Amino acid sequence: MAKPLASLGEVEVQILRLVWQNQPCTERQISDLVQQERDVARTTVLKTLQRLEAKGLLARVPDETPIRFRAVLDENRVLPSLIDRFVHGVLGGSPGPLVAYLANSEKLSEKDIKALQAIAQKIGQPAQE
Amino acid sequence: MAKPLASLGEVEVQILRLVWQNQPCTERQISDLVQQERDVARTTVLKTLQRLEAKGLLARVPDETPIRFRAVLDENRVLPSLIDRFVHGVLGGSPGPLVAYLANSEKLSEKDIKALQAIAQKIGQPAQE
DNA sequence: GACAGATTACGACAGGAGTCGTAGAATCCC
DNA sequence: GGGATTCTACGACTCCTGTCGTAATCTGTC
Repeated sequence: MAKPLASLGEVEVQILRLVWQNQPCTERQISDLVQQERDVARTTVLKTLQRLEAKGLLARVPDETPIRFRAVLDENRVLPSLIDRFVHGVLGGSPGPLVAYLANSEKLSEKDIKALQAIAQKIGQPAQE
Repeated sequence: MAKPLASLGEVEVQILRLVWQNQPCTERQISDLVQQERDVARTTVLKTLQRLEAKGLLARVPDETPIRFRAVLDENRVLPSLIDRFVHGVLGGSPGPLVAYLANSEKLSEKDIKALQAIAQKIGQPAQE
């Protein structure tokens, strides 16, 4: 039972991403990184870290003096859920707009394009028209 | 540049979608539709309609007795912005996870697949235009 | 004109998320 | 040991969104 996964705010997701990329990490590390992108007090970061912990998304590494956090769930588990929620809540369940979005996206990496082609290929198989 | 586009809550987006599909429409119509999906009081719907109006996303058709609302912005304008915001806020700017998501999506319509293939095709070939 | 019913506006409250200030606790360094 | 630093926990606010209740308005019908 993949627990519902509490809803996440923007800062929460940002911090969660940072933890994924740097875990296990201290509040200080995260604060420094966050502050490169937005101007917030360290207590805000800590608070967010705590909320994330309360939501079961982060955990503390035991017995470390400056507390270090690590993610409980892999991003490959969380992101899809978040996307799914977005697709259902905002797009009404249809991924169509996403496809259109990607079509106009200029930020597709080589890898993304490859993946897209693979999808098209794969799904195109049973195709008929 | 299009104005920032106020942030939207889940119910707000849902109602906005309903308006897009039925505009111009009355609060009653929307309420009936919304209530097919979630149990809310009509005043809640009206309030949401008003907030959407305050955000500049809906407008009233002039001089109609039961007020009728219509969308100020086309969904083809709003959805991409919302997706973009999501990609930046949640995915950190990379559409990669979206691609992965689509790869596992079972809900792709024929049209979506076609579009996907077109994208893959188009991008697959560097020079054009 | 008066009443019933529908429509709309107002105001209120709750919970979540972002944001901090402050202060107590733990550490470090003479 | 004691002061300087750093780390943490609390508690407090504000804003946004969801959710209504209630009251004021408007409409159509006897």
